Amino acid sequence: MTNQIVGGLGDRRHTAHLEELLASYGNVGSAEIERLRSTLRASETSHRMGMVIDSRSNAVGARLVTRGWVARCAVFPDGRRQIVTLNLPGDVISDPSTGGRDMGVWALTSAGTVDADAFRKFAEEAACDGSPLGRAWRKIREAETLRLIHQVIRLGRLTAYERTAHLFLELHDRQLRTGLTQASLIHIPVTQDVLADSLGLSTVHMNRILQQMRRDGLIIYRGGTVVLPDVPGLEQAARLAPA
Amino acid sequence: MTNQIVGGLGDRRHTAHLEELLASYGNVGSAEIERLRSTLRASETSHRMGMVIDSRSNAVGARLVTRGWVARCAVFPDGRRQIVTLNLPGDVISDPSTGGRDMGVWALTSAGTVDADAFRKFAEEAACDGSPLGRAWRKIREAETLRLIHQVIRLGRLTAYERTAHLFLELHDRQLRTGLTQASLIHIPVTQDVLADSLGLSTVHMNRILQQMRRDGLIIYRGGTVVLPDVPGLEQAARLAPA
DNA sequence: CGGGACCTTGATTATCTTCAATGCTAGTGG
DNA sequence: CCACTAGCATTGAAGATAATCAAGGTCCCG
Repeated sequence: MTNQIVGGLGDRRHTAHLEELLASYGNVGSAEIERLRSTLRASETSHRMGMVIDSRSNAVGARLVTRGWVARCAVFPDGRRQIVTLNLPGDVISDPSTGGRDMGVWALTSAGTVDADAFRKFAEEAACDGSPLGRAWRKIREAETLRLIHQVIRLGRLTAYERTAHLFLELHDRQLRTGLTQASLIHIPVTQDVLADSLGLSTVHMNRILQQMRRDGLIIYRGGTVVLPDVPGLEQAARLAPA
Repeated sequence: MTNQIVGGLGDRRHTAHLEELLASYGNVGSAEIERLRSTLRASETSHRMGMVIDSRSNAVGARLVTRGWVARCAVFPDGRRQIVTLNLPGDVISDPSTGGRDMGVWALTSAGTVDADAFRKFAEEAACDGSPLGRAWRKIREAETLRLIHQVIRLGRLTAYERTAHLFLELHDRQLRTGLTQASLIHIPVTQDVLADSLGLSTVHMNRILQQMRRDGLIIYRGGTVVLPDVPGLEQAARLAPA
């Protein structure tokens, strides 16, 4: 098993990114924030790179990503792999067991998650009531669906170059929202393999595309940190029509 | 404008496919069915092939597809088109305006829809309460998400041949659920162009793949009706691992 | 210093697109 | 009834994009 309990009681660091995300979608009251924190005081589970949650074995509930990158991923018998969604700190994976027996949620880096079942229940009740937190929660869920739609568009009708630019812009936007980065910067703590599996490309081709983007002055890619010196150019490269 | 009001009062035919769909996900009581019908007694809007709902102009609410095929679709300035989701009779398009300015919901054939805003509200309240209808509604929404996930997998990691087989199986399953077809049969009232835009392929290639599937005895494709003489073979061709 | 993980490069091949043309069928109007 | 047309299916040839195969190269870590 790659899982291992390490945390003590959850502290603010566990929920910081989620709180920023909620705040970016509306003014959530401090009472609700306090309630939110109390539902997330579970111990953090630490995951080494590899499988986190398998829809077959441990049927777990919602989990909040607190640290590292995680992905919903389909694996074929012949070894092909498709990353369906990337999940960053602040993301709540509402139903990890969604999908068939060959889908699961994986840790792409060393990562941490906490049980978010109670929070999910709380947020969904809030959504039924229409409180500020409920509205923000709804918007987060809508944004998740929109990301899936964008993933379809990337894979269906964008070239490798366009796909890459489009994904980088999405990651940049998400990391800004959750306070994981600052302007013109993305943190990508995963190998090019992982990007390739998200964008439906081979590793070799992914590598060549990244080099081309470097030559074109759209990215400075070095050691997990990507600088975006020309965001407008990147947006143009992503054919940011259906944004 | 391609839209045009024609219907009289909604009758059972409008909701038949939705009712079958709900029934396939749980035992919904007759009282709730009655309530459902009353929320859907709006006049049917008839759509000629072309645009139905544009996220720019008419910001409409949820709509139930009663007749024909409809699609959530992204269109690029250069003419590329990606169909994100196909919507068949019985489907409720919950938020047609989701997506950027270049996304919209189109009628792929002559089609009919009715306003489903009241129904949506009713179903979501039911989901909050946890009534049978609410549970069925949740399952339908989950199935929608799962279809998006499958679309990502198709486009990301399946070959053209596999994609086509996989989509046909999905359509078969959906049409069985909604009483739109019988075993070993799919009704596909759209041109090969449309299938190509859904599967991220060119029309020419789509045509060649269909011919190959015919030669392989997996489909008998003629005039909008597709016979599936060898469903197990089709499943194998679809690499039905991550189902 | 050795090993492993990751990145990079070149050569070859496969898949798919594009371009262009032809055939087919149903509907239309003379 | 028959050309005429439009939309769709089909075919061939050429070319682009991306995959695969195989080999180095770099960097970090023990």
